[in-house]
Amino acid sequence: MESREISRAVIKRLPRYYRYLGDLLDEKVDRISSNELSQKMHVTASQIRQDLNNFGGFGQQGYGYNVAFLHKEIGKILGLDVVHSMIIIGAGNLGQALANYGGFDRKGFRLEGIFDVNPDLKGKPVQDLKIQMVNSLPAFLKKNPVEIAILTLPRGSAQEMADILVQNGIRAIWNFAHVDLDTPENVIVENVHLSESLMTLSYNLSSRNPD
Amino acid sequence: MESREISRAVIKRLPRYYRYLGDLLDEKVDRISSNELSQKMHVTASQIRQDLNNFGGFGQQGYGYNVAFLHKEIGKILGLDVVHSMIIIGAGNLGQALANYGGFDRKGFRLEGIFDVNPDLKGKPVQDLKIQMVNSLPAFLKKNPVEIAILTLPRGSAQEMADILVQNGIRAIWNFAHVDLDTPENVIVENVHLSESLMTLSYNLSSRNPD
DNA sequence: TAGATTGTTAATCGATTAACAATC
DNA sequence: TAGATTGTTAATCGATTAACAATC
Repeated sequence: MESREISRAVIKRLPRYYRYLGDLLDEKVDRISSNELSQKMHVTASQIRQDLNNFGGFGQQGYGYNVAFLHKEIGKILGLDVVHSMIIIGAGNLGQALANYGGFDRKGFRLEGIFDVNPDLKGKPVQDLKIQMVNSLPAFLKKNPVEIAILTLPRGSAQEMADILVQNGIRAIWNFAHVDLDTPENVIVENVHLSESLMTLSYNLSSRNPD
Repeated sequence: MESREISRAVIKRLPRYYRYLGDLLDEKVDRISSNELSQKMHVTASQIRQDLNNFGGFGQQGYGYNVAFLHKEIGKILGLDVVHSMIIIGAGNLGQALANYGGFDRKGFRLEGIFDVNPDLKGKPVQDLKIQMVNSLPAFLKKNPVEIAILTLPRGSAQEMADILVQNGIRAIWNFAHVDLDTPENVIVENVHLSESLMTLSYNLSSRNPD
């Protein structure tokens, strides 16, 4: 779709712009300049303008940016204007917590199934779904093509499951398992390594010790 | 403690080194060169050597790095050699899921309490703890000094709670709420913005469309 | 029009990679 | 010793910031 390659650093900042613009929208703010926004977000105005101009000129000289318009445009860039189908693989604590979190649904991410290997969980209701067994996954995906798989599994079984998912047409994996998955180039993997995040916090706690 | 300032990019990579070294340790590998490790991790050997040398010379010319030693040293740098006390604020789906996750404990993060505002949850057992009311938090923290607070709250109440936590001596916040917290400079905030991670995935799904 | 603010080019800064002397 | 590989300096690359002409 895009011809130019946008740097990962820019992309990682887009959701934050989107959030601030959504807040401004709630506050009924019509327009904002890169300078005002930069003060709110604690980034440079220059960076905001550079970032946005990767995707086109959304502003107007002498005026700034129309909040509603910019919010909608960034939403489109992030693919939030279309519905994305998801399944959860691993109905443990985290898997069930994510399933029960309603927020994703509001942003256009629709949960279509939740799977586990544990037969004790078979049929257990989670939200408006029932936990299914992973051996029924291929048949399920044939009937219901799904874009995103959320992997909330122990690390030992994550790679094997990723292979199965890719074979069955999954195009993106939101990976919560503590491993780096090996997948074909056209499959998107977004990692959430919670323990690594906590270690980073721990580092700062130890090193920035003010004593 | 540290005099030189280490770049955030380097710090974010340390937990991943730590993980790979832990795996090598499990595989009974004694020594590894930066070149071998670089191939495993898909980074440059140069980056590994540069990163490690921010903290001192852990290797030996002609030999490489001793896996057990390097693993232990990085653990120390990350502050994993000491026990960190934590509380969870917000005993919703995510809060309870994190409480039930045993992995943090094994890495030296000890959960000492879990709190919520919802009176229906009062006394509910989670792991070996019982959910307490947030109004008892100041008294609790006076008796039990805690380093880290895990914020798993709706965004609306997160800032207010952060203020209370800081007032009562919390030194670090692991923030799962979808807001940027405003805290004093000496308080460490590590954000886990799950919805932003999912939006990044969504972006890649839309833009890298191979069709 | 004059003032404001963008879009964009140029300058700076920092992070990554390459190269190699030091040394085990 | 010769070979291997680090620690570290220098070169390159990319990202951020500054500056300003374009323009609403």
